[in-house]
Amino acid sequence: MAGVTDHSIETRDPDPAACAGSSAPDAVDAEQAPRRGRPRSVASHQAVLTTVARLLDVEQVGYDSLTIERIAAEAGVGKQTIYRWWSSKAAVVLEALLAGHMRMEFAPLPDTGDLRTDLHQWMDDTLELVFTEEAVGMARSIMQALVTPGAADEELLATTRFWEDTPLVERIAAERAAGRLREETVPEAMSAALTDPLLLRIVSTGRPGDSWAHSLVDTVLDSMLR
Amino acid sequence: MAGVTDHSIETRDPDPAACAGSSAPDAVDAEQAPRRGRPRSVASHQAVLTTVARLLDVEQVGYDSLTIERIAAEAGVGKQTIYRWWSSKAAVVLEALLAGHMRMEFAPLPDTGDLRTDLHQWMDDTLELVFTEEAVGMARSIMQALVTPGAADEELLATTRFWEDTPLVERIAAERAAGRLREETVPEAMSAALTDPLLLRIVSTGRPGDSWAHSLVDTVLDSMLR
Amino acid sequence: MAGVTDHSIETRDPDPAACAGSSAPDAVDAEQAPRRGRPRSVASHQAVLTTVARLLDVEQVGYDSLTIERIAAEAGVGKQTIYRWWSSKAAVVLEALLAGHMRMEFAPLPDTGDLRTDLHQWMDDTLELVFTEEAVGMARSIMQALVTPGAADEELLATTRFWEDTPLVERIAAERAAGRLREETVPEAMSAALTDPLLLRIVSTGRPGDSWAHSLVDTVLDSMLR
Amino acid sequence: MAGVTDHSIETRDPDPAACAGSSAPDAVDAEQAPRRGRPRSVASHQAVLTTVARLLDVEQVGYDSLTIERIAAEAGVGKQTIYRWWSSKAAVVLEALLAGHMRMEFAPLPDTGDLRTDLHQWMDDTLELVFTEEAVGMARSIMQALVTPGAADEELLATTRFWEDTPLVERIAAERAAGRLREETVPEAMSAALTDPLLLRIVSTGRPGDSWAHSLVDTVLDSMLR
DNA sequence: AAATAATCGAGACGGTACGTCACGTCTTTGG
DNA sequence: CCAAAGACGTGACGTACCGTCTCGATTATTT
Repeated sequence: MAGVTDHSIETRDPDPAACAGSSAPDAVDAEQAPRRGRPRSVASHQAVLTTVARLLDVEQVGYDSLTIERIAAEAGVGKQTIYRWWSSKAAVVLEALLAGHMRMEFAPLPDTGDLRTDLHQWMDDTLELVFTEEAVGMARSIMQALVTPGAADEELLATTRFWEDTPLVERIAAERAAGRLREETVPEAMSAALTDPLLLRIVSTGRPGDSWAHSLVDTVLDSMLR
Repeated sequence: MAGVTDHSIETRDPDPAACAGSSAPDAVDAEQAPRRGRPRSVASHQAVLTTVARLLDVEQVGYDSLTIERIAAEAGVGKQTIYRWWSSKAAVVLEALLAGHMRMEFAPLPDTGDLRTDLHQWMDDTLELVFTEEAVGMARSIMQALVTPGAADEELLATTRFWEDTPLVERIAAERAAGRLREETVPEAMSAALTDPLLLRIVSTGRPGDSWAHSLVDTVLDSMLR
Repeated sequence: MAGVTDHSIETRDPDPAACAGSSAPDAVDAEQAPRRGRPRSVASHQAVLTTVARLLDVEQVGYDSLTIERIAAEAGVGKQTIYRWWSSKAAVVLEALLAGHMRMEFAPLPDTGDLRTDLHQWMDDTLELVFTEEAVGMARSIMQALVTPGAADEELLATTRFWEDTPLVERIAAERAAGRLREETVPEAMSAALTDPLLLRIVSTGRPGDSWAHSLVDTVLDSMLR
Repeated sequence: MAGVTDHSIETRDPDPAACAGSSAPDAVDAEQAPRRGRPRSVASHQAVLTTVARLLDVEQVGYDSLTIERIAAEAGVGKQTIYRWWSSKAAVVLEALLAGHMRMEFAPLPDTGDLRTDLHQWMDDTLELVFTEEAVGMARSIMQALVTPGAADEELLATTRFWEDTPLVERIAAERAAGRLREETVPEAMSAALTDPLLLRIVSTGRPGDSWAHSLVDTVLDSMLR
């Protein structure tokens, strides 16, 4: 369900002043007014994000045990540098997630050509993959960051399609484009109906029964098919 | 979405020794051997739960600002008394929720006889009701408690059908029993497909678009109808 | 000039609520209202004072390097415990000084019966004793604490005769009582005229010349007027 | 007791490389090899000193609140510029004092021709002048700088007669030269016996009683011996 | 009735992390 | 090549809570 990726998403702006939680007032006009003084260290910025990802994923540090001091120490970075760029621990975790240093993902979606077969297989795979101690811990950490008030700034939430840019949404959209799904289908809603009930059970009540899970797949499928 | 109820659920065991998170070693033989010494104060127990509910709901105290010390002070209770009954802040919040001192609910489900009409109306009502600052804060607090590892003990999770005992599930089950839904329908899964995507947006990314929301209703409905 | 004494002055009130820097509002009526809760730990109180004395005197830690965190760590005490009893580092150092855990003293005053001989001998001894690196460091630490605004609370300064209860003052008072000094002599002023110029040179400009020093003794003993 | 003077003492070397605390390695060959590049800004040097004087005296900033960063900001100077010229905050304060930007002085010494009358008057005036909140704060700041180890470099201490070049010493020396004091009188010691006990009470225990103060004057003037 | 025992509110204890501040250094742009 | 600006790693600050541990007081059961 989660993993550390060393290559962050390339489309993200490497300009430090534009990152999440940045409180730089001149973030907008960073181009024409190339700030005085020593420039912000991109290396430190990256070190924090990769450290957070490593601690949460590899070291299996719980979200509450993931302290700012520990992040700073393990990243070889000053505490103040973290506070200069991010507003809270949750903001750091979210940016690490959104920048692609961590992934929160379900099983890969097979492609046999038949969506029903693929989704049932995906559900079985996901149930196995995702209810392990590591994956649950990781998912809980991400969820704790997401739930924290003020973690993600307005702009970031507006511009990022976190729940929407997933393989599942893309596949559903493709099926719809190919004319195999109803015109009224909204891929993002369909996807959410599948993944979100799963996600909530991961982070709270635990693994659901198989009949529950496959009923969920059928619910979504039978409406989408022409 | 949330509210303080003064009358707690009567079916819960008032015996202190059986409370969630209780670490009393003599919980088993509490009946036949009514321990010596001063008995635990049920009044203090209740005071803690109602105080937590009041702070979270009425006073709109954030989950992170809801400290054990503050609960103890406002409930007029010693800190040790809280630790004697619960293992963590999350456990207190969860028991306050499960004992009915707080509710986490969507809009009421109307009953015109037509499920599609009712669900679309319910969705509209819920979107209005639930994306207020108060409701979002409350939902986030509950979610933070739910997500906390070790908050809910095994026994509690097994015996409580938190997500399942809702008006929506009951209505769907009734419709199915009345023969207006497919036999294969699993009401809990259907309900989850509706509520969980909503819940996640409440606590994280914010209010979704109307087309997304009503597409969610149609997704679930079209599969359930015969 | 300075030394660690393990036996603190016995006349000091062992009641924690009455110590320097105490912010307990009920310090006055401590008798009739015997504070609720766990009583303050006299052991921790003592540990802090002896640790400060040890660090400054034995370990030769400079005043600026003597951090609250280090005191707490070496005394095996929580930082908050220090802040609960004292208002600042300077207040701790001052109480350690006034409680007798550290002494700030010059050479012992010999007693041959002849005051002039004794004072000149004392001056020679003191010059040797006091301008060592250790003694200077210690004196500077004490002076830095004394000079810090708000270090000593009003009450403590009023009740403690820090500069006045010294062997030198006592000797001068005795000589005056024996009729060997003028009636108008104020022993405290006479002592200050001898010790304070020395003290200032210890902590700032360094060892004065011998002629200066002995001229100081003669100034006090003889009339400067022809 | 203290005041800001805009015109610094002219006799001090305006050459930056010769300033107190300067760690410039090229201080020696500054004359013959007038280094390449932009010359060091004497304006910045002066701005630092006058800013320190203003903050301590006019703004009544405490010594501990007088940070290098604040000095730099208020002087419109880079932090590095301060570190290039001085080794520490104490060194800056001391140079501001010695360069005449701040003064630490007692009441002016009247001259009626009679030393005893003048000194008693001076003592009365000083007691009034010096135990105000502003004067005490200022004196404490200066004392904290003086007491700081390493603040004044060896050379500065050797060449500056800080305690000795005062009106009081000059007056005593004049009286001695006029034959109205004993030959053995050391003016610096006599002055110290008067001023240093006062100074210590200013910065630590507070205003002494009048009898103490005037006894001090008499001690120095008359013999204590019968 | 007296003794025993467990819990009560209260609050200090040793800790840990917080978020801020200042340190002294380093690295940029600009005169 | 110096100046300002300001970010850097470092580390102490004073505060807030944590979960634990005494206190005296209270309330029950057991002698």
